[in-house]
Amino acid sequence: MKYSKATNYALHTMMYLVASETNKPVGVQQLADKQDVSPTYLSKILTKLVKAGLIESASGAGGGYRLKGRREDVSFLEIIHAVEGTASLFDCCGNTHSQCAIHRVMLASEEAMEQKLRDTKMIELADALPRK
Amino acid sequence: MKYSKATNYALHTMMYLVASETNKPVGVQQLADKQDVSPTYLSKILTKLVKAGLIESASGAGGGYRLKGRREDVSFLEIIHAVEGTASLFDCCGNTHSQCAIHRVMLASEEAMEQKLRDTKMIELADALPRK
DNA sequence: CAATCGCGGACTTTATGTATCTATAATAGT
DNA sequence: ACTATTATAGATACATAAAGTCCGCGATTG
Repeated sequence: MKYSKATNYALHTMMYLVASETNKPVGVQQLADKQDVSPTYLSKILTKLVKAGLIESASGAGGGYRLKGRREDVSFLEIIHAVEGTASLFDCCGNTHSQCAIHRVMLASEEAMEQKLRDTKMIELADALPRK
Repeated sequence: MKYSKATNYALHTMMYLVASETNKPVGVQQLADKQDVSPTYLSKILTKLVKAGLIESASGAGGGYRLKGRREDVSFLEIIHAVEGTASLFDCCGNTHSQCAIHRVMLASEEAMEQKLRDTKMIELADALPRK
């Protein structure tokens, strides 16, 4: 069980956008350069963030990606859910309204992790960085 | 990102062993029947639990698997680690002693989940079941 | 119109999970 | 000692998903 690399790329990109002073669109080429990843692949990932409403895109010359919502509100969990999906990590005994005790424990532990990720905002880390 | 089915099988098998009254070895055939999984595949998974020291095996007629340590001590985390491995879920910027702030957050959230899984013992759920 | 840039689909490659089969080794009962 | 039983390990097959590329379309700017 591993997070995909896409999640890593998404988190770092969002960190960059949150930490960025201006709200001008940033091209995917520039974002990709910083992470040693191909622009076309990164754009696929960023499209997910667009659909999740975290960022918005502008086509055409001078276009790119920029934050959509408030800088202060972006949490780790939102980003991860946008990329990895929101399904539970644990599939059990054909679970719907599972009465399985094991399943309940697994869900609870997962929720503990999500709570931490929901509580941690990108901006908390961005503030520790030099603003650009 | 998903837990493997193997983890599910391992958890259910351990639950069965912890909830079981006697400490007689149980054959993999019997354990597999209860979970609708092939015996040979399940045995592969159980071998991991053996190597992790959670259960012990007895070859030959009348053999099988039984708990090794104390029934009260078996935690969810031990089982999961035995099957999934203990590596971190999140790989970042070539992390060793990572100074990456994102990485630290991801580790902390993971730790929150593991803490829950470490604190929850199999026997807590087994006690709620009818002993066999 | 032309250059730029994101979007979407199709595709390839690689890795991992899931599972089966078979041979081997260990043990118990006769 | 022989046989039935049972776990272990290796090879193999298959399915699925991650990771990444390629290309054409549409939108925007100048």
